[in-house]
Parts: sequence; structure tokens; C-alpha cells
Amino acid sequence: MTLKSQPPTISDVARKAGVSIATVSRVLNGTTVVIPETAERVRLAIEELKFVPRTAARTLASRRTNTIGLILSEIGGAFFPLLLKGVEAETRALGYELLIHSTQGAHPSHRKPLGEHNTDGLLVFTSSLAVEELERLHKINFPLVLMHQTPPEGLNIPVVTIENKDGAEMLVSHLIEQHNRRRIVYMRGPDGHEDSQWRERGYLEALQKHNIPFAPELVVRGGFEEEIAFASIQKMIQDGIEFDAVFAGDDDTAIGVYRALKLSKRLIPDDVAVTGFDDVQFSRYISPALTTIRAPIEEVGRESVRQLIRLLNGEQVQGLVLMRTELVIRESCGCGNHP
Amino acid sequence: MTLKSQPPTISDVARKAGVSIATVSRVLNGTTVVIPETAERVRLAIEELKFVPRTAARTLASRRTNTIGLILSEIGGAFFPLLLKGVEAETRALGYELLIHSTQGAHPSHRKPLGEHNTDGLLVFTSSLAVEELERLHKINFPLVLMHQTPPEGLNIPVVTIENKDGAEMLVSHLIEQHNRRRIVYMRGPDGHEDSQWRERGYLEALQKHNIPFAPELVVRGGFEEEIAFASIQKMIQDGIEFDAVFAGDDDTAIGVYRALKLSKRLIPDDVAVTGFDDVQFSRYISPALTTIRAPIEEVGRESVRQLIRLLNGEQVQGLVLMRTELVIRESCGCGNHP
DNA sequence: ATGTATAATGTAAACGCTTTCAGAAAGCGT
DNA sequence: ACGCTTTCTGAAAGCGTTTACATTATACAT
Repeated sequence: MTLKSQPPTISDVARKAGVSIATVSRVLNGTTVVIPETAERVRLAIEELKFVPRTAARTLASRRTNTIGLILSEIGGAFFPLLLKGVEAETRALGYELLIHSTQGAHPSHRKPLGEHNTDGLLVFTSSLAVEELERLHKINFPLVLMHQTPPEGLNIPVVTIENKDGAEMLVSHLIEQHNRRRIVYMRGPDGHEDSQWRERGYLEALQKHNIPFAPELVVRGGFEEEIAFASIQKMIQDGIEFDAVFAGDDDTAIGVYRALKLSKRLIPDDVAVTGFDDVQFSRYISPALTTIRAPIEEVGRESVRQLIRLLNGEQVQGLVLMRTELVIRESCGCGNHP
Repeated sequence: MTLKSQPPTISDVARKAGVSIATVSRVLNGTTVVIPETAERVRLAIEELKFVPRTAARTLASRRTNTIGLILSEIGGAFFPLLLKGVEAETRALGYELLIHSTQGAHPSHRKPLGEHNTDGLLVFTSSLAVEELERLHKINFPLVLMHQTPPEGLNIPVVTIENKDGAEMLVSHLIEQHNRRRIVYMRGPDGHEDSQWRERGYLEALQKHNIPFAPELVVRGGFEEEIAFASIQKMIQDGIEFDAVFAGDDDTAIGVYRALKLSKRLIPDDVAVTGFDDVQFSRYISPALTTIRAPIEEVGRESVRQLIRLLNGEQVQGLVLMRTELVIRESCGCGNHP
């Protein structure tokens, strides 16, 4: 070993191969044709020195990070891994790196963890970013794609999301038409969560379409969280509010509903039909198997990445991609044979 | 607006505040005391210009990325989000960024996505990195922490993992002692998966301790995947191999076992007791509720990060952190009241 | 006042690449 | 043989920070 123990740089490679650093850079990036033998010499030198180009230097010089950022509000729940899987796979497939940041627990830190300074573009999941930051980024023409969130007033940012309203309407209509339910509970997601708002709208439209009057006491908090849902149902029962079905907002929420109903000895679906939304993994395995809406979550992830990278390449993108949802009928609505 | 539309740099800030760029850097990083009024002027300029320091430049100059990398083999399954949640939270809490890479689907790409060039240290989950790469990184003194994997021969790399063997032994002993099972199946995880190997060892020791002869036909493929498990159980039934219990390797696997058993009209737990490992979210909700081992997965994530960052700071770390596991008894083993 | 230690700031040299520009070499038509 | 393209390669100027070192201002003891 020589004196220097520092990892090799491009100059070391250049010296070893007897070329200039420019040439090394060229074989590294394939930006210009290099005589095959020369290229081979360079490649050999890289191999021998085990040279790995420093990302920071490349980024600084080229002014592209080759990285996209994913911002979400929370990791956990059954929804998230599906989304991430799609994003990760597609990002990688298109030759980019992925930086993930979750804004869970409201970091008071004022440092922006993801933005122009470390990514080429951003994927933003539902209101995980303050509107002002969104506006700022959009104003400086920073590539953005929103997931499950329509852009704030006046900002023309592409969106990828799912047919929440249609899905919800299908689901609720099914409960009404096939199972003759009339007092159907809707459990809202977190405040401002757009998925939840659209689902609620679908719920309302289904009621309207079947001439069922809207009962405000049947719309309660679910928070897309098991515990909140559990508490809400318990409270309703305690308050003596009657209901014969629960549209739980999402699948995680449905778990809490199951627990609360079982605890109060109400039978699912005989006494109360229950449905979720998303069709996450466990939905088919709980008992009774959950009737829900299949949302192509992984595909939302993939498509978002595609849109973003199109944006990075200066290509045109459509403003809104709406993914179809699909009714998945199992046992919890009253269909099928349950024990 | 002036002529330049480029985002502001540190020089713009310096000019505006009437100081040198060094001073700006100092208030940015707090590396040296700056007269309060000066600092305030700088802060004002930063605010007005909406200046955000370029990460690449900082990294290049300071030679630290302030980022740690997480390499895993697969995203998805119920195990992963828990781990990620722990890693993400702790990384953020300690002021680092997180770069995630999954080696799923064996990328043939020879570019190293994570390494010395873009992170300060790496978290490596189970054999998601080739041994040679591990050796290379270790040789150049790159900070590494392994999760659920003991280091290859001779490499002194810290490890964070769980008490797989003890957990498995508890579980199998429970089946033997409390439920009098004798023909217990063990379903292996993916080849070379260390968790699986330790669990198998625990399984064997439990058998031995109770003088039950080992039956090779009872150890089958599970792959920590539902489908593989399903197929394996079907095949065993088809081949007429008798068994009265299945230790499924992990909880995902148990789902496949449930399906296969139900399909063949075998009752759980009456005909066959089933157990998992991990205690992921859905385990308590499937029917019958799954007896399993609770592994502190999220905490493994957090602890790994702590270890790694200790390493980054040049502090000493213990070579091995073993997290306790815990028996969670539900219905699928035969305990409790099941329908 | 003067000198000396100390605190605050500035200067300029890295950091390790990419990329523009220009020059050398090679090919080709005349 | 000559100029004109066309390839390929090298020199050098950034990219936007951090940081070692130098410099200036400030405080204090003498």
C-alpha cells in the first residue's frame, strides 16, 4: 500500500489508465464515444482501484441528484408498504434513487428534509407537506407529483389517485341493494384526508340515489386507525344509536369496528354489515372476511414515479390520473357463506 | 426580479447580509460563535432569499453525507413496515437522512446503489448484500450494522437481532407440553435466511429436550411466503404425511398454512395446531387468532440506527445486541376459547 | 500608550466530479 | 499533397459548500 489510504478518486483512475479525468468521466457516463481500447484500460483501472464515484461531486458538477423524494405522513398501517413497494420498484427501474421522509409526529425541526437541494423531484402523499412549501416549490418550477391529493387552488400540479368516490358508492349501494341496509355508518379518516372526503361523498351519493335520508349521527370519526374506530363504535352503541352497517373508511379501521362489535356481541354481518376500503393483505384473512374496495395502491406508486420522471425529462404529463377501484365481495357484508 | 433566476447560493446570502460566505456558513452550522447582530442579519438574508444550502456541495466539502442507508432484500410482507418505521423514526430523531434500497428481484445492474459514495454508514438486513461487498466495505472501515444476520467469518461487524432460537424453543415446547403434539412441522424461510436457521435450531432443541425423534419429512419449505407455505402443506397432505402441528416460520407463512388446512377440511387447532413468528398486526385478527412469538421488530430498527450512529461518532459499540422475544398465546395452538 | 491574548470575521484552498472548448489525430474527397 | 470534416482526447473552468489559516478588531493588563 502507498501512503494515501483515502479512497481513490477519478484522478487516481485517470493516472493509472494514462488518460485525463475527462476521459474517465466519459466512460463512466457514456456521454461521448471513447476508443474501445482506451475505454477498456479505464475500466480496468476502475476495477483494480475499486473506484466508486462520489455522488456528491457528481451531483454538484452536473446539477442533478438522480434522486427522487417521497414524502408521506405516516409509515405503518397496511396501506403504506404497498405504496412504497410500487414507488421503490419503479424508481429503481427507471434508474433513480429514492429518498423517503415521513412527517409523522410533526417534526418541529425547520430544516426541510427533502426539496430542491437534494432531489430532482418530489412525490407528495396526501397533505404531508404544508401548502406554503408546496407553493414555494411549485413557484420555482420544481417537479412535483401529488398522490391522493388534489393540488391547492391555482397550482397546476399533476395528481395520481384512485376512484374513491365511485368505489365508495359501489360499496354503499351494494349494502343497500343486496342487503337492504338503511342505517349505514360512515367513519371518516383523518381531518383533511382527501381519500376520506371523496369516500364520504360517494357514501352520500349512494344514499341519495336510493332515497335514504342522510342521518348526521351516522358519520363518525375513524381516523383510518383501529383504535379510533373502536372507540367511536363503542360510543355509538353506548349512546344507543342504531345502525345496521358500517362503511369503515379503510381496512385498518374495519378491524377496530370488528373488535367493538364483537365485544358487544353483535354479529357480523347478521346484525351489522361491515366494509372497508383498500383491500390490504389481511382483509381476506380476518373473520368474517372483509368486503371492501380494491384500490391499486402499488400501481399508484408506480404511476406516480412515471409521471414525475416524465416531468423531469421535460415531457408533458396529464394533470390527473385516476385509477379504477373495484368491489371485492367477501363475507362481512352478508354475501357468501360465513360460519 | 433580477436577471438571475437561479436559486440563491451562499454567496447571494453573504452579499445581502454584507458578510463573507464563511460567516454565513458559520451561522448555518453553528461551528463558531458569530456576533448576535451579524448572525441575525444573516438569518434575515437567508429568510428573504429563501436560501436552502445545496446538499451536494455540503457533502463534498465536509465529506459527510449525514445520511445512512438501509439495504433490505424485500419490501412488502407485514414484517417490513414495522422495521422501517423504527429505522425511520430513529434516523430522523438523531438528525440523519435515510436512503432505502431493496435488492428485490436481483437487479443485475452493477452500480452500487448504496455505499461509501452516498452514505456515512449502512444498515444491512439479512443477506441483502453480497458477502464480497460486505467484506469490501468492512475493509475500508465503512460503518456497518447488520440486522438479523451474523457477520461472515472473520468480519467484526456489530449485529442487532432477536432471540430467534429461544423464541422458537418456547413455542415448540408449548405445543409439546400443553397440547401434547408430537408430529410438528417446521417451515423454513428463504435459503440462507438466518432467522429461519435459528428458529429451526430452536425447534430441534425443543424436540430433543422432550425426547421426540426428529423426522426429516416434517421440515419443509415455507420461504416466509404465504404461497410457498400453501403449496408445501398441500403437498404434505397429498403425500399422506401425518402431522398434528405446524410451526410456520413466520406469521405470513402461517396464513398459507391456514388456507391449505381449511381447504382440506382440517380443523385448527383441533386437528392441527398452527403457530407463527413475529406477531405482526394481522395475527390477532385472523381466525383462529394466531399463537406466535412477539419480536420487537420496530425496536430492532431503532437500536440498529443507534448502534450505527455510535459507530459514526467513533464510539465503541457492543458486537451483538439480542432482543428478547416473547410467547404470545392465542387460539391457534389450542389454548383459549375458539369458536 | 503599548503589547498581548482573544474573539470575530475574511480569504482562499480544497472537495471530486461534469462539461465546455479547443486542439490533435484520422479519414476523405479532390 | 491539401484542406475539410469528423472523431477522440485533454485542459481547465466551474459546481456551492466547508474549513484551515490569516487578518483585523476588541479587551485587558501593564
